[in-house]
Amino acid sequence: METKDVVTALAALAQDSRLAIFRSLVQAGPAGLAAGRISELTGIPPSSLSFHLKELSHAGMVDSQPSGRFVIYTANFTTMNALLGFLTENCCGGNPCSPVCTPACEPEQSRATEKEPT
Amino acid sequence: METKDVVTALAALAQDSRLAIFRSLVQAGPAGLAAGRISELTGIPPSSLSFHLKELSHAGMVDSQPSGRFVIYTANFTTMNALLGFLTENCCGGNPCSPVCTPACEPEQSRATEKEPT
DNA sequence: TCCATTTTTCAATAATAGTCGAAATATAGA
DNA sequence: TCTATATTTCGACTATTATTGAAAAATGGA
Repeated sequence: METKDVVTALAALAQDSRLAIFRSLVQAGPAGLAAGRISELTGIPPSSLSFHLKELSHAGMVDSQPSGRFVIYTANFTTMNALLGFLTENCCGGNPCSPVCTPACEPEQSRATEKEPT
Repeated sequence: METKDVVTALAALAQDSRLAIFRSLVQAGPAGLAAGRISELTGIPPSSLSFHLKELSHAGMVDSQPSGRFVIYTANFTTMNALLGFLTENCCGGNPCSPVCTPACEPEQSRATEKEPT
């Protein structure tokens, strides 16, 4: 995943309405939700919702599929996993993330003396 | 981690300059980098850099520590992990989602899988 | 104190993002 | 075809974010 796409994906989720939309879709699972149902669940008016769904879609975070008069939206787990993979590598700096993922991150004063990992 | 904080953290990273800054700091490890060094590495002019560092700091993604005439910035791995935890739960919808951390992040023994009190 | 160095704040501007009612589009069924 | 339903687009507006030179603030050392 290129950083350009990462920024786009992050920006897609970095907004109250869109994060709520995405969470609804994740919770709904592979069956997804119709746009109107998302509007009901989140309280976002249809026109605003459409705007945000387009953002999410453009970022690859959701897919859509017409179904009769409805449009079913689903969370794109592949993109989400790619995003998490990128962030994890960034978080871990390419090293095994033991110093990161253990609760040993709190000492603030005495870690400037540690040497940089390879 | 509350969704408000998640949105703030995501927004902090959802920008070219800030993602570059954060990656530099992750790569630098716990020793961190002086502001001027970040400016050199990223090519971001000092005033812009200061703006973005403040954003990152406000989001809890970086910490700073004066050191003489320098200000040393470090990535806040705790926040980053909390963010990844939230996103992983969102991505997985409460189900196991092993493919996220497989490549480089294999824990050697026991990783503290901290749960938030929500 | 005075100076060089480092970083932040200020200020003005440019660019992008968010909101939502109303109109337009598309579809299914009668 | 006509109508009700579902969704998107349009348009006008507001709000937020990003950029950066110049000035200011803070520090260590001569």
